[in-house]
Amino acid sequence: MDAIATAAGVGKGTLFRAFGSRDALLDALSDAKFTPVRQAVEGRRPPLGSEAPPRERIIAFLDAVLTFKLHNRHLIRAREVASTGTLRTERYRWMQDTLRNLIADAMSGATAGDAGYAAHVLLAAIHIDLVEELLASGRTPEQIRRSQAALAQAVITDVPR
Amino acid sequence: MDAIATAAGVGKGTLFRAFGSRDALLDALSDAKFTPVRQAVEGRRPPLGSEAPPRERIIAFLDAVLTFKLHNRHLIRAREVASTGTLRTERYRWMQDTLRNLIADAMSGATAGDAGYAAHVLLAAIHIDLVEELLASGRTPEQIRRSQAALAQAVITDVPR
DNA sequence: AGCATTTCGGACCGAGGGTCCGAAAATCGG
DNA sequence: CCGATTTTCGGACCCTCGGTCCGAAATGCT
Repeated sequence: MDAIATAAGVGKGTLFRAFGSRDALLDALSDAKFTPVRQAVEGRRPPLGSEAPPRERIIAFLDAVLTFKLHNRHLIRAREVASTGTLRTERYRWMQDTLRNLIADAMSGATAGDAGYAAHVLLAAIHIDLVEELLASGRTPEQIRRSQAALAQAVITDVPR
Repeated sequence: MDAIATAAGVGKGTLFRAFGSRDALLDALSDAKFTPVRQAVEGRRPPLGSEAPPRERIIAFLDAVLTFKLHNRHLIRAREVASTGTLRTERYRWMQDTLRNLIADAMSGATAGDAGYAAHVLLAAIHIDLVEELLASGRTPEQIRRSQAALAQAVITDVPR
C-alpha cells in the first residue's frame, strides 16, 4: 500500500480514505476489469445475454469468468490472501446468483436438483488456485477452458441434489 | 504463535525450532488428525481400502475427506490464510494423486477423460471455503455430504476431457 | 483579506511471524 | 566430583505491513 501510494504520488492516508482497505482497493481494481462481463450478462446479446438459450448462457458465462481470471490472475491472487473470504464478496454473490438462476432455468422444475449447490461447485472449479495449478501442470488455457466446459455440461446434465 | 508457546509452557524460539513456521505447525496438527484417513486408504478394508471396488472407494474417500474437514474446519481455515498455497501441500498432492488413480481405475482406459482434472474438481468441491459457505446458508453437514456424493457420481460417470 | 471547513499526507501505531544471543542444562574428560 | 564444552532453551527484539491520526495545506465563503 505504501508503494502504491508513492507511485500514485499521494499519501497513504489518501489511499485509505479513497478505498477503505487493501481488500477494497483490490476489489475496486478487479471489479473495474470485470464490468464487461457483467454488462454482457445484463444485456440481451448472445451468447451471454438473455436472448441465448440458458444452457449456452451457462457455458458462455463460466467461460467468460474463467477467461477473466486467466487474464487477471495476479490481481485475483493478491486479493485472495485476504481477511474477508472471497465467497462473501459482492461479486461472488452476483456470480453465484446469476449461475443459480441460469441453471434453474435450464432444468425443468421437476428434475431440478440444488441449483445453488451446482452453481457453487462450478465456480469452485474455476477457483484461481486451481486454475494456476492447472497452468503449472502444463495445461494450456484452451485445454482448461475445454475441460471446464465439459464439466459444466456434465454437471448441468445431472444436477446433484 | 506467542499464545501457543506460552500455553505450551515453552519459549517462542523452541516452537519455531520444532516446527519451522506457523504453516508447518498447522500442517503438523492437521496431518496428525488426518492420519486415520491415510491409513484407511492404504489398508485393504472396505470401503476405503483396496478391496472395495474403485467407484465406492472414490465416494468413500471424498466423504472421508469432507467429514475430516467438517470436524477440523477451524484448523484448516487457519492454515488457509497462508503464504504457501494449499494446493502445493504434500497432503493435497497425495489426495489428488489418490483420487486420480482411483478415477482412472474406475474408468476403462478408452473412455477415460482427464482423471487428474476430475480429481482436482472433486477436491475443489469440498474446499473449506465452500463447505463453510454451505453451512452458513443453512445446509446441514449431511445434506452437504449427500450433494457431494451425487456430484462425484455425476463427474465420474462422465469424466471431462 | 480573514475565518471556517475540507482534504491531504506521512509519521506513527499495533499485530504478528520470525530471529538471535545470552543463559541454562546436559554431556564429557580427568 | 568438578570444570570445560557443547547443546538446547526462551523471551527480548526486529521487521513488515495494514491501518490510523493529526498538523498542515488547500479550498470555499463573506
